[in-house]
Amino acid sequence: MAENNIDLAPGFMIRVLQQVSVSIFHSSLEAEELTPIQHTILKTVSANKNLDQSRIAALAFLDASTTGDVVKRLEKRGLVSREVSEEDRRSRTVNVTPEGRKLMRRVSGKIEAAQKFLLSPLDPAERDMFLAALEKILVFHENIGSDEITGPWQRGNKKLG
Amino acid sequence: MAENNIDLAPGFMIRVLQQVSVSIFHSSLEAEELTPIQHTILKTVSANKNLDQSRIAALAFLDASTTGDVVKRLEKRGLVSREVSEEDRRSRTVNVTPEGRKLMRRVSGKIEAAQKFLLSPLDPAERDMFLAALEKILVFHENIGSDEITGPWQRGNKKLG
DNA sequence: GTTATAAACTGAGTATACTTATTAAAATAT
DNA sequence: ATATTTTAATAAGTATACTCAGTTTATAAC
Repeated sequence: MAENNIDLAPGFMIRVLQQVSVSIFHSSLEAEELTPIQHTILKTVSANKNLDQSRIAALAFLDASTTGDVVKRLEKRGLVSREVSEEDRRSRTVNVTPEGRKLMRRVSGKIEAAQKFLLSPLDPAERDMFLAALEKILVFHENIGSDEITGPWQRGNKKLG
Repeated sequence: MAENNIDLAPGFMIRVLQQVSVSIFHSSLEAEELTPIQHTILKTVSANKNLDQSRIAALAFLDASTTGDVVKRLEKRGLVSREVSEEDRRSRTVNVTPEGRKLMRRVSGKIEAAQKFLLSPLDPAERDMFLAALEKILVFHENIGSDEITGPWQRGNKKLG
């Protein structure tokens, strides 16, 4: 404690936890080139046919801009396809490619292992409480699990209660 | 649930929690222009005299590159000063300016309120368990509170156990 | 049927948060 | 005393994750 100024403020710890989580994600994937966000979007697109980008953004809890960038990268790598929608020419319909599915199959086990390792310092009871608390916070602040998806979340749309 | 694909995977929830945390931070500050990372560094520099950047990086749990960028921005705004160190001319000594202290005084209450609001969905017992679990995870993965500070954490330095 | 509004996306800009490579200075080894 | 290694900082590059402004297309109002 003499050596650092960690005040253990929630916001600080949450930021570091995210960094740790991403770090473990990357090492667990070893040679595979895939970021957590790319994985989330690939998974979302794999689970649902013909999503447009705004829909992906809502499901992945990202803004439209970030979503557009990430989908573009996935498209460039041949992991997803993108076409202008017939019914609504403003929107682009996104789908996984066979390559995308193959990649998802290769990484799914490794990602599960990463999640386990991340939470390994907690015993099963602690782990369940931790995840329940996490979910509770998100449900309160973001209506996760409800039909109301607003996004984005970076700045200015959270009012103090 | 029909509306979204939230699988409630830990990594996913942690990322969204971080987004919510940052969002609440920004709205709680209202007109004040300060990011969470800038606040962390400003706070670190306020609490310790004559830190060099690598030291700040260790204390704030950031890599040298990010720390350099953020300190540069703070310097540009006149919130910190930076000079080449006398004892070690490789390193730069950083200190808060009076403006920096003034800003810290203005925002400290608002930031406390933000932390409270973030965790408001939890009752006191839940809140304590949540923070204890959070700390436990970080201590295990990062030696927070110990003298061994390694950083950075983004990629590749976490081995699966 | 035209007009106003809203929605999907894009582009530019800012700020993390890392990576590798490079430079310079200090510490260590022999 | 010199050669090696380590350390502090920077530079360039990538990938989030937002902001706001703008374009195109669809929907709603009238």
